[in-house]
Amino acid sequence: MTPFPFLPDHNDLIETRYRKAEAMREAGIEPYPAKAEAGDTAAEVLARAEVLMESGDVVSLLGRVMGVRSFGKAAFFHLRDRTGQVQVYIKKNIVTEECFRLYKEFLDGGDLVHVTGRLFRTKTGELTVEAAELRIAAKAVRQLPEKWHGFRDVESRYRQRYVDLIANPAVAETFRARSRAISAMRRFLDAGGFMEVETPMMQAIYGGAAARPFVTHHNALDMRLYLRIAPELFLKRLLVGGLDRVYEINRNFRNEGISTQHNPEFTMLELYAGGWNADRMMGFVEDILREAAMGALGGTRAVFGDLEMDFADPVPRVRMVDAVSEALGAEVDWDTPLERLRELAGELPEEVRTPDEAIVHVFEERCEEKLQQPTFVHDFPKSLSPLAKSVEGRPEVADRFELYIAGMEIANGYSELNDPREQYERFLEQAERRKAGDEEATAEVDEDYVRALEYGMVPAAGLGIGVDRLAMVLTNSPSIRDVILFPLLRTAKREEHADSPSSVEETANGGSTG
RNA sequence: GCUCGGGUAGCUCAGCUGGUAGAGCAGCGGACUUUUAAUCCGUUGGUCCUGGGUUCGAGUCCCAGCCCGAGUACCA
Repeated sequence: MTPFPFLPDHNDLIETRYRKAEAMREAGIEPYPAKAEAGDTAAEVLARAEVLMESGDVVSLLGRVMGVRSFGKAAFFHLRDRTGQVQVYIKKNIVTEECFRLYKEFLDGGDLVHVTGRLFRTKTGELTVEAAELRIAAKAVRQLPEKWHGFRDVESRYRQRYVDLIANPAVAETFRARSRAISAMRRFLDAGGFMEVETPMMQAIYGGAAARPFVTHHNALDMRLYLRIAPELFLKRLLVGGLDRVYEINRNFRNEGISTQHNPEFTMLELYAGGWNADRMMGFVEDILREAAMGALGGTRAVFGDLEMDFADPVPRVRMVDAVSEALGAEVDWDTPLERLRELAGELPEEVRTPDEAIVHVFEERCEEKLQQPTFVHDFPKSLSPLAKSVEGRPEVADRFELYIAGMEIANGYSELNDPREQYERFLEQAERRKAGDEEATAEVDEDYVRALEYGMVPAAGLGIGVDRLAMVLTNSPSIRDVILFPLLRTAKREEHADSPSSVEETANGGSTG
């Protein structure tokens, strides 16, 4: 029996280090001291190295001990903080006896320490802090993965992202780049007069996209709620209210399969601009993506696998029917009869019942993956775009576009439908489709949204950018899980003492619809 | 959901036609005051994902299940 509670994966390596922490306490050293001193950063120290060596000023660093190389009466290690790392040299005849004892008896790789000392250059030329003082900042009782082969097991990397971030510096850089891309887009939007807003993620009626939702329940109100599949209908209510330059960067939730391009919760930048149309919005997409690339990469060129692209280049625009015509080797349009399309395509799945569906199907099957370089596809079937306005003079064509990069849909935008009567009809059609068994059609008509349109909504264009997929492209990450810090995984296997009370089960079951 | 691949020490991985479970690194003990995968000597460490089965004997073969990945399906 051990005197402390231990986790199920406790082992003797951890035991040894817990004992060490106890021994430190017995020696009068608190392994988890209350005081923390953020002094210099590694990056600053390296940047100011020449000045610091000249002046002999003492630097002060807080960070994690990496790669200890120890000798009898001296040692080197690297001290890593959020900005980088600096080598530290500790030598018996320089530091106090207590400090040397701390190193010799208690210090392990992975510990967080505070080091102060002067900067010098070793004979191999590396800038190094000669420790005058070494103090423990926080003891680590689990050892880090091996330095040479790293931490590769994908499942462990996702489940224990904290270890992944320490062990694989490229991973941390990916998330920094993602963050910089988002910051750059925010700056660009703010500078362009857009206002950031937050709209409900828990919605009584979900809409704005075609997807199955997650369902939850509010106890006090005894109310069924859906996690939003899109913020669109709320953002456009704001347009009615006169806030007609708005954006939101936040999570959407779609109860669908998981793949290298799909995570059940994902981040979307959605924005609306009064007085714009889809054409204007395409130009804006080019601008904001260039800003995102600049932020993430410091330049406009990006590499994704074998693909090289330059976000400074104008993005070509292709009509969907033209892309499909090329794929089929014959001119087709929205008014091409279904029979003719079936003939040209060879085979079409049973659920394809209209020319619109046939063209979209062929596009998805044969065209999407060929769109490697950034490309706008525009003019979508109106029937599959219930929130979009028609192209002038062509009521069957939606003034809508999607941006493809590396075969992935990265952005989607359109001129917003603001005719309340038409919108109501479209909603009713959706409800009919739902009744007919289309699980992705919106179940309930959002009457209040139609009411809002009845007050008059400024002509506007809207845009959604899949932030995770954009981050994939900018960071050359082949899976969406590489750009989401904590991607959804099945819960790790529970221990044998685990039992599930019925109340917990009820809650869990509320989220699944089959 | 389906197909394929994977799960062995803290980490990275070997383990053939079934025959007492291995390496490197880490850890632990020792030597070592400019190393950077430090070096040298010694050494501990295993629910081989789980549960059944076949067999004298299973990490290995069979069945069922769990988890991860890739592909596919789904995904205005």
